[in-house]
Amino acid sequence: MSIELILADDHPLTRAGLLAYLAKEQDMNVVGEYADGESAMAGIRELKPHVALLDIRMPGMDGVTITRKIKEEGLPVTALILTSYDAQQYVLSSLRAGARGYVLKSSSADTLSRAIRIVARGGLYLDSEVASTVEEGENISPEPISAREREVLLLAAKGLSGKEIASKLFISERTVQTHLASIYDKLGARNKTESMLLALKFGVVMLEELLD
Amino acid sequence: MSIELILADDHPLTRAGLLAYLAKEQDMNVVGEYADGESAMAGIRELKPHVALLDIRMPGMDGVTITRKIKEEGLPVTALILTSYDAQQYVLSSLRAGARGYVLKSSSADTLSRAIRIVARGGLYLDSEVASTVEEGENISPEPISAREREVLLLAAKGLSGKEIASKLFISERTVQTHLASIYDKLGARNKTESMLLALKFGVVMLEELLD
DNA sequence: TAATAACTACGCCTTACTGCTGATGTAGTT
DNA sequence: AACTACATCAGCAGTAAGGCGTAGTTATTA
Repeated sequence: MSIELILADDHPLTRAGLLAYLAKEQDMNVVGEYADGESAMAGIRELKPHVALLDIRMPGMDGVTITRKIKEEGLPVTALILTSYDAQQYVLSSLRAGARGYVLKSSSADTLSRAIRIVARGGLYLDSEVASTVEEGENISPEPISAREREVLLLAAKGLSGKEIASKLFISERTVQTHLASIYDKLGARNKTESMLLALKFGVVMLEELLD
Repeated sequence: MSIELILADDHPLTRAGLLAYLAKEQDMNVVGEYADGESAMAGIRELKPHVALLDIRMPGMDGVTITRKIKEEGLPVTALILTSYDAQQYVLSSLRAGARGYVLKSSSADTLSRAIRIVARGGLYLDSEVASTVEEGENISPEPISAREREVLLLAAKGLSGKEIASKLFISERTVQTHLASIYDKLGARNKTESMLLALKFGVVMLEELLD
């Protein structure tokens, strides 16, 4: 018996790649292809495929929401998330919504086929890179930066001098330097520039915040 | 005459999609396929394809660095950036590095083919979604940074002191300061931290280069 | 060949920054 | 009440950074 699939991804390029992947598999059959969330949901309701390959970011409705709706409506469709994001929050929310698998787009054709077969027969598939990324993510996070320190860090990262930061925050230059010392200690930096770099690396600040 | 292409993208899925796209085109021929920056660079040196389709994010070496190296080595290869990021700093740094085109992965097969043909005959192709970004950024683009200055800037942006930079580049500390002074002048910065920020903003350096 | 630009280097002077140590008040927690 | 974290301020010593001026060497280019 052939596994019926639908694809939902807003990138035509990705869909073409998936079709090229799956064309080689004898036991799989792509019965629908969608570029946005709404039409994918409609296709799922109508065609009731065995497995739905869903991207997380899509116009209209994201893959996690589709997964949740599948569960709510009691449809006999298994959701398999296929995305390029390996961030922890996506993985967790996908699984909580009822997805049976999480595969990265960096996977090989074999990995994808195996994942599809596993979830099609009721199993659970998680990309190995996802688990390790989550574990690593815990280790690299620095000591928490206090709110005041973060204010100082933001201004320092914009290139302001200690004196300028002090006058902006209405505190003495000494205090600014004390805050900076704490920041260096927490991030493992040795000066303003390195603390800015490490703050970007650790996600303490975002580049967009600095580029106003 | 057929256009010779190489693909560099660490996602097998994307490469499969590109191959499926380009298989339909009679005047294009994919002569090489690479999953990381180093092998892509080696392939470019050896095969000298007409056009190199480069992803920005890759293990080893990113697409912008490859583009820069192509220019530095004077290779007769046209770089076409193909990526999912439409952020200003990526677009600007790509073009500044010498790329002749910037196409988003959300583009259709036709768009990609057109872009390839345009850059292959010496033209410049910018995805319509990123074109506005470039125009806005064009006004604020700084004077070009020399290669040596860029070396100094990279090390400074990582938080190294003038003395450390000097010993790394085998020049005197005074020379480092002279280079930094030129960099500040060109970018409109007042110190290392601000020059790092502006360099990121203007696409002179990429955050990925700093986060080894 | 002349001009231009890049890279290199030095001195002097001033300001900015960083490390180290210590201290006070406030707020929240145990 | 004692403890902890945070924010604030300070002195002192040493290091780093930046402004200004000048200038020789190489490489490219007009």
